[in-house]
Amino acid sequence: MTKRSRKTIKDVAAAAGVSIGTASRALNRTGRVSEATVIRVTDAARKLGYQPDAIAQSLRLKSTKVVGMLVTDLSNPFFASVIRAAEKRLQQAGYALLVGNTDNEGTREKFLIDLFQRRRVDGLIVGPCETENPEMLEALDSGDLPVIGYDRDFGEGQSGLHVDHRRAAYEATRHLLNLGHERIALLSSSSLLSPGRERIAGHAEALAERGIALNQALIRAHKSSMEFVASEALSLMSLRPAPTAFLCLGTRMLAGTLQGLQQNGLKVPGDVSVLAVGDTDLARLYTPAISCVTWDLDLVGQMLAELMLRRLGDDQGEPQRIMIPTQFIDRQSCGAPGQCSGP
Amino acid sequence: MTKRSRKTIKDVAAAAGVSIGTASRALNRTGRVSEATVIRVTDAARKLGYQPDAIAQSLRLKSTKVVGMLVTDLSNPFFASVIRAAEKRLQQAGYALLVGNTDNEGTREKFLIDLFQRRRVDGLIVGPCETENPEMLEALDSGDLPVIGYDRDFGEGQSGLHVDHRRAAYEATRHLLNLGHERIALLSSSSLLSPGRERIAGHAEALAERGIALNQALIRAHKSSMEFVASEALSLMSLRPAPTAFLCLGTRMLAGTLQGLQQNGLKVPGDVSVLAVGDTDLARLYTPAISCVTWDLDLVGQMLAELMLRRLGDDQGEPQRIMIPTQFIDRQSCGAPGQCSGP
DNA sequence: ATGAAAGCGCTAACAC
DNA sequence: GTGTTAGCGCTTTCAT
Repeated sequence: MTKRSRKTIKDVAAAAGVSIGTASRALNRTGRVSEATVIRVTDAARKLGYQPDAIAQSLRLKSTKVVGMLVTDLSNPFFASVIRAAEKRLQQAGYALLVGNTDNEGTREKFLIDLFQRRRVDGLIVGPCETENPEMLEALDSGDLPVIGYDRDFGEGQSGLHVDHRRAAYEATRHLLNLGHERIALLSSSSLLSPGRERIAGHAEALAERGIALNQALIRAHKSSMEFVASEALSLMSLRPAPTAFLCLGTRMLAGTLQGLQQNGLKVPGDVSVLAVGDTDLARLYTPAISCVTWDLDLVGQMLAELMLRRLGDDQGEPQRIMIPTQFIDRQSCGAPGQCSGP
Repeated sequence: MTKRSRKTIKDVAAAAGVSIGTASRALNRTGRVSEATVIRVTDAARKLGYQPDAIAQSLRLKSTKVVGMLVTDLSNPFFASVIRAAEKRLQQAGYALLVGNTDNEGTREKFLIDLFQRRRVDGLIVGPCETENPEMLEALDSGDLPVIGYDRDFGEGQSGLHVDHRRAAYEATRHLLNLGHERIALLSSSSLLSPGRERIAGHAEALAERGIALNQALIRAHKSSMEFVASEALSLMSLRPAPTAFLCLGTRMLAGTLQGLQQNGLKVPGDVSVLAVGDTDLARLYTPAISCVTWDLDLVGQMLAELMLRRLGDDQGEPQRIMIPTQFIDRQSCGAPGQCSGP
């Protein structure tokens, strides 16, 4: 197979015996071209294996048909599924999705936004990041590209999609309260982020309805590894009186908690009830299966894409905000508070 | 904030009082420019918030600094981690990673390869896909872009990285044999793919060493949902004599198997031993913890990127192939075969 | 050391 | 209907 160089529209035009202008119009079916030449040109294109150069098109049309997306960690299944769904929807509309990991670092976030802007993405979907960078916001409105916030707010001018984390935590807490729990330990990702903040608010709200004050000693909100969460869980269990239930706000939190509990021979739900926000294989298949509040990750990705496409459309739709509802799934990890706890 | 349009190198040149050629040379520190003008130009650039247009650069330089990657499903944690690591390494070298999901469909794979070629990616990392598409291979060598196969072979001309699935399955099987198991059920993703094929080969090899023939009745190799795997597992357990151990080649397989077993009240490892290829949270935290063969996903991503960068470098390195080793992790899910099995 | 100009591949405005 | 041409923003000869 001869290593033929890539064919350009010029080659196609030559092969079809027309000018490049006509070739372009024929290929794109724009402007007036005779049906005969359309056929001749498309034929030639096919025969040559011509593929239009998206880069040249982008330069000319001032649109790359690429949207960027920033998440803390693409390998977090919660983001991965959302990305997947968003990519799918965007692709249907002819857009590609370029993903970047911020690693929860403001500097990386700023770096990526600059990078994506240099690459002239048509829009940006931006997820939460623990360490906000003021320069980032600046970088963002220096370009006039559409931004969709995902569990994050960029002001009135931009669209946003939010999972109803407040309600998720509220319902989870109510469930535990109804079972009779009053000392509920809370493990959350950083309270600085929107999701963390909202969750704690929802938790507090449910507590308040029963006249129970938020006990700071029972709350641990850090960005944290699984191992760290495990030791946090144990430290919480060594309080006296010990908590009778764990509310794990995030999938990492659940894994860590279970590990810690297991390590100390504590039984779920016998010794302590466990409730998670966010569903995973682990929650589903653990023994006992873990009750949780969950939401539709595919829907999130899809709507994120939808929101973006709406902003990208000719109609120049107004910025919108969407709230994604959550569902409670009752499984076997919660019971009434036991009388004795501790090893 | 006035919606100033994006600054071009022309603006910078004007502001610095030089020609655009000089501005370009100053910015890129290429060719001869006086130190004074370099300063003047970079100053102007900074003041204007100038960001070079990567699209225009790509068109001119014939390199997009983007590499594409094709996987069946980015939300599969096995791919997600690899992607993450690859992206990180590539970014260090100034490349972006554009990911596409093939959904295990040959037509989608072909579509994406075309798409990526149109976008003029500098290279392509291509993972396994169940339904190969002959057109795809054609599309691939019509362009002369570097391809790195990931658990997949593209012939002598291209680099490749392979996880040692054969050895993984071999070791897992040996472990079970040493425990005394002779009837080992095998659940694998499609045997058409390289990983599936290799795994079954490794399994057979270990069996052969003990003079045990491969029993086709004990092998189930389909692309399959978790629910389907669960029923497969149960159907295997209803064989007489029933298998005494399950070898789950793939993370989906493990989840499905555990679900099926659980559903029928079968205990691990009391009633049946379980061994997985591929480590997950589920394997780690399940009770009992699941023994498995695993490998370093970060390393895979890193080496994939490395292989690509080597091909992309000026030195035009020769195509290389790399084998990633696997490790056996013994946990609590395997025991000697029990005497009685079945409900 | 710097400016002028060509050209990457494409589309769109303008002639005919 | 079709050909010609300008120009997207940049880098890189080639003069000077």
